[in-house]
Amino acid sequence: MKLPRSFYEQSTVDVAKLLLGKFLVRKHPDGDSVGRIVETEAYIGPQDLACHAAKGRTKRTEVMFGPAGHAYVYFIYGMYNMLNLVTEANEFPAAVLVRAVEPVKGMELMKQRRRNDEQRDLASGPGKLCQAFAIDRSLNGADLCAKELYIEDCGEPTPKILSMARIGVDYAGKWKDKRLRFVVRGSEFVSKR
DNA sequence: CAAGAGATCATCT
DNA sequence: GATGATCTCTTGA
Repeated sequence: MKLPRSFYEQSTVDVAKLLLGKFLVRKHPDGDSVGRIVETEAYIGPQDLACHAAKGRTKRTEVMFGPAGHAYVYFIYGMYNMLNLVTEANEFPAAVLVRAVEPVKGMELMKQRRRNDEQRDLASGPGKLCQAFAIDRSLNGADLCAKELYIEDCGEPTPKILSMARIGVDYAGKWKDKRLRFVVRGSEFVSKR
């Protein structure tokens, strides 16, 4: 069953945790891709110095200020896209970064796009994931309650969760050490293995 | 195996 | 003009 908008309207930390064990579905003319989410990070509002919205409302962060249940996709380091799911109330800028999935379906296509045959390296990181799933800025603002990109609940109970500090946010002062990164305990498919 | 650098460009100052 | 919610490859022990 496809997750409804109300799922994304919960607190960002709850959404980040509840996403673990859910399935990311990407419909594409070349074929569909599905992955089981094993790693997420929460970025919570204007106070969170690691959150892009802490720098204010701009053209880039606009989507985060909008209603929950939309994709926030941005381009970084000159070559990578990052996939986020907008959470919480309209006008409150928050999102969950989807950092890694366990490939479930469409592996051949992922291997092609990634130019890598290692199952574990197909989507074990936010940049790799977007490459494997052909996610780029054309999906920025996409409605997760529509057809091309959404999350599916297959009835799997939420797995055992490990929480730790977020990656790559050393500049975020007191926010850099907050344990807002969540991974499925024991998964082979998380980043920074 | 760990550490470091280079790639490469949209966004904001 | 600087920098970043990363990845890959090279280097050296």
